Amino acid sequence: MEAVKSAKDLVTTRDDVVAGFRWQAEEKALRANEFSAVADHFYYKAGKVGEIKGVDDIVADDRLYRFALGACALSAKAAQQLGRETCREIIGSTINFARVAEIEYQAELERRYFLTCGDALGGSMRNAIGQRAQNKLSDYVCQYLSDGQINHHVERNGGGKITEVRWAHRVLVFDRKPKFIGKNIDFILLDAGEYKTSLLEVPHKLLACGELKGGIDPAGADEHWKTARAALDRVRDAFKDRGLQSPALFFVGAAIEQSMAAEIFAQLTNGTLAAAANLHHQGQLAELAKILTNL
Amino acid sequence: MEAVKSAKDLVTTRDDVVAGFRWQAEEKALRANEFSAVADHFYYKAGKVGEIKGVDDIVADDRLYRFALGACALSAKAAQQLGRETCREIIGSTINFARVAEIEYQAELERRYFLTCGDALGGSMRNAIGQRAQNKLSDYVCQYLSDGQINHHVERNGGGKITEVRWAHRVLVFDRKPKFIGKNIDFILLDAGEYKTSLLEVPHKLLACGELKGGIDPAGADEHWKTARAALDRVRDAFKDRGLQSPALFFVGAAIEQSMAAEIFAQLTNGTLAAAANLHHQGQLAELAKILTNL
DNA sequence: TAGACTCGAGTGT
DNA sequence: CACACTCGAGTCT
Repeated sequence: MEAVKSAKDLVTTRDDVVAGFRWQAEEKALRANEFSAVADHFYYKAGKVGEIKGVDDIVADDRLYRFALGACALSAKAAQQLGRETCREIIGSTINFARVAEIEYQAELERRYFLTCGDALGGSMRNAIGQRAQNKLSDYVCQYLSDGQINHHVERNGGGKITEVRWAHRVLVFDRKPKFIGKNIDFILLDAGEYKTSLLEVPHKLLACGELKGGIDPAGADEHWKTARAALDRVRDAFKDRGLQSPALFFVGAAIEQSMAAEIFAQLTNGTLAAAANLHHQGQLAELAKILTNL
Repeated sequence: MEAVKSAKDLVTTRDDVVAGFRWQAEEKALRANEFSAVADHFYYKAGKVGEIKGVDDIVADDRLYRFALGACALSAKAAQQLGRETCREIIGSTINFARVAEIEYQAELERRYFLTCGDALGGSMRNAIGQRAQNKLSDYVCQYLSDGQINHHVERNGGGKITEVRWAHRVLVFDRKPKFIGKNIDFILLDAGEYKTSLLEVPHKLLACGELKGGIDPAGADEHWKTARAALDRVRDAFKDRGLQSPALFFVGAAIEQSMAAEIFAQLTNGTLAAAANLHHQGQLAELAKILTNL
């Protein structure tokens, strides 16, 4: 690749790491208010004498219920596993209803509620980070198509996330799992006019498979690369098992450290990977888009 | 194995899942107060007019600094990556010092601080969950040795965590990484009177290698089993590459789902795994301890 | 609907 | 210090 002349070209710069963590902090700050309404509602109710006398009053009010779950350190995941009855019981034995009118106790419950929300916010952010990376990549592809005056259509799911980009006789789909591979692939380029689930099971329709890792944390970089590499190996094996040639394989990462950069570069050189790019490197992304659209 | 007559015997019961999430909630609640001192200190300082006029006043006071980082949605990990200077700058541009004396603004900052702490608490909990599983397993081995009146010694690190159990001419060590395998192994049984780092590089001294997954979340079960399986495969390959026979391989998991149970059982049946146990199943643990100590 | 994804929160070497 | 561990917080298929 022109934009990757050596392993070093792939390595994420300190500035990009800093920018990534900065964005995360900003985005978290923006989302921080989402949880306040529930807490405020609790204060409102707790301030009116007799409104919260026992578990029943909490279970009957969705916002109070969510507040109480958080105050009891129960995540949505935990609450789902425990079931409504067990949650009710835990709330009953954890919240001291005799003290609900006390300002100090209210503050304590509030703090516990926000602690739980913080973990939830962290979880949402991890998804958002992955999503943002996917958007960045799909936007690049669309941009590339627009620049080349190639007509294309974008499909989005309910949440506005791009699930599919269509052009000419090509469909790029995200997060699909061909059964014959048995692994979820971050993006797949299909040789087809439109997407159908069944296409995923026709090996020769898969022109390319790619893994995208959007995390910026250097501590996770190597681990995520290993996972990606294993996933791509799995693709290659699935094709080999059927006596077919492997499709073009891609890797895009936001956090690329020195040691993994060497491995990626080696795979680029020996043709195992058709293209690789650092998500923060425009030139590399552009070249990847070019290779992808020329398949 | 006597205690594992079918795949179903390995599957984690709903009760164990519930108990696991309950424990997590209780443990989180116990740790919830750790963060209050810093917040209280902020209130104390913010309450005294003129004590917090700008960034300098915050950076100079460690507790205020930690509070401010949290209020700016910066985790310890992020703060480390950004560096002190950038953090200082972010604090300066995020905190509105003109409003620090306002009760409402103080409450808003407090909420943000606790959100960040919640994510931190979640991270600590994940480590604690893994630690607890390791304790449970090592306690079990010690118990088994005691029951058999086998003299043994336990070594602990600074934090009280068991790092090593010694008996007869055997040493069981936790979380070590033999360079010739290149992977961290959760527990390794060595044929030796005492532990030395160099022993890890002598393949025939490794009598057994085991992976332990302590998480209770069903959603993570399969993923963690895959990681464990890959790690054990890596061990087998490292021995095979040297023309040596693989040591006995073990798997212990707290969350075992139907589909992975079938895979584990198949590996038990064909001898790939020497033993496997559900961490919550005493009989299976006992048998695993027996197999381990009889090697 | 169960299962497998997103990724970084802390911790240890 | 760089890296590789712990695992579950949401989310999508």
